[in-house]
Amino acid sequence: MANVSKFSPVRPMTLSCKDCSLAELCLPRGLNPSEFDQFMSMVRQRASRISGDILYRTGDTFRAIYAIKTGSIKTLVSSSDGEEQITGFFMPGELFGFDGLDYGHSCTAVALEPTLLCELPVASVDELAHQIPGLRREIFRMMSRKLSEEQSMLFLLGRRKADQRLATFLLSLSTRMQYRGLSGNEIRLSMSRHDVANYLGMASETVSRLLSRLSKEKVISVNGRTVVIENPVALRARVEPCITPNAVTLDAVSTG
Amino acid sequence: MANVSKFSPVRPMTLSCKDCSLAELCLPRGLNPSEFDQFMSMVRQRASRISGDILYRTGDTFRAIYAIKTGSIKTLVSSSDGEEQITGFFMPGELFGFDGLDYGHSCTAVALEPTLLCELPVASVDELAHQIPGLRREIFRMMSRKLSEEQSMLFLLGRRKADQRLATFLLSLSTRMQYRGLSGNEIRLSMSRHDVANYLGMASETVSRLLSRLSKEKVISVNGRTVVIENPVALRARVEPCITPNAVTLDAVSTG
DNA sequence: GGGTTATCTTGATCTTGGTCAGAAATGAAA
DNA sequence: TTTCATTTCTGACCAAGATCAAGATAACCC
Repeated sequence: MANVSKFSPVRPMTLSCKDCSLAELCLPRGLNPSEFDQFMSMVRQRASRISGDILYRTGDTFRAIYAIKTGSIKTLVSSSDGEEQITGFFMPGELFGFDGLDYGHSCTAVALEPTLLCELPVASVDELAHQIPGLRREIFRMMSRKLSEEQSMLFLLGRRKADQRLATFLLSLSTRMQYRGLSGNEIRLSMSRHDVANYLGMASETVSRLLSRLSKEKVISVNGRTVVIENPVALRARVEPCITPNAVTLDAVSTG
Repeated sequence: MANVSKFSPVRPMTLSCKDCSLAELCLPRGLNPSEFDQFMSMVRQRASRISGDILYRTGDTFRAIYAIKTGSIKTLVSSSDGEEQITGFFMPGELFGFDGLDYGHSCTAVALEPTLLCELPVASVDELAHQIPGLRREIFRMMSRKLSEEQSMLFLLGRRKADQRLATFLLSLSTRMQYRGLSGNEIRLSMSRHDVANYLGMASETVSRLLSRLSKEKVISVNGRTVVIENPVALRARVEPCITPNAVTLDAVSTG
């Protein structure tokens, strides 16, 4: 209801795929130079200046697949009585929007901070999927991976206690930073405690308490929305208290 | 560990797509006659005689997309400490196996009863996706739908109480039977209480108690694994206690 | 700056649903 | 049939975590 402001087109593009440091994580990875050029010519950019901007809503017709260049996005589904469940957080180099190909988007995508996106318009998805077999397979693989990631999330919500869920979440953010070449020890949360709690199926008070506890136990240190992982081994040990020799990496948790 | 028996190939096929009553729910819907023939020539069948047969396991390389002809399947993910989370139940006319296209299957698929499957082998998926634009779009749409369904499941696990989850589950099964042209009032559960509980993130005792309660309240009647929905309106009212004029249909819940 | 609002933390209860234990029902095997 | 095993149901108890209620911090705006 509140927010009507939307993401605006950016033209000319601030950066081509050729110079993008995230290209290796993105759709065109593995394409040959001519395919890469063809792909690149289809890509557009879109930006929001402020947090809370809405990229698309539940029910909107599918217009594009998105990749995050800078900033971050949350996706959420809501019920008719207005309750919301966050289904994913997306960081630079990550793709989302694949849920819209059937009958329009099943979730709403909202900026968590000023965010710059690259988009591959729907017509191009179909056209390029036809013309570039490597890209078609990459899209299939990416959607398949999203399904697998959501299954990990179902496991997390269905079988894990609150403290394990939070530990897994922090480790997931850390791993995803490492994919981008960052150390992953210092995590800047772009979302509120309330959002974290919602995503993990718990109350925000519980998130606060668990963060405080981990902090007291010297596993992490917390300063506002900055979390430093002080003892990664101990944090990993929280995820699977029983066994845990070389624990889980719940990669990019969730859908899009 | 226990079960080593596997699904076996069925040849000649017991029924061609042309005569299949479920064709309208399946991948080839919307293809023209020549495309339909081309599709059909690629399809194989596979069957298990008993419950517990394993179709594929986590880590197995992707070999095919599957559709259920008769019987039913559950898919589950497990952690290194052996805990399992059921991520989906699949009934006749439903498709699954899309999670394997990235780095092999992320879940294990197990027969819940004697089951006959149709399969589209991996090579055919790629080849037909290239040759038949309509089929390529249908596969994209189907995967996209699976993502949306999993998001509904995330909502259910994250935001709903146990009784709402069970009510939603029963309604989902009912809806899916209606897709197949059945009345959907009498549900024959092919899975144990334990499986239902696991899928819905609760204890099997809770499932028993909730079924007893709904039964006592004349909303359903329970006889072993047969559940009859006596009062659909009342059951739907459980899902969203607050509003509920024309409630939810959480279609084919989950992935594959 | 000072006032206002939103976010976060912490404490005190209360409830849901998990766990444990055993009985009843169902089904399979001898 | 009788026996044995598995599944399901029910009760008693308990704990994880939700909810309610203040404060404490931090962010925001004249």
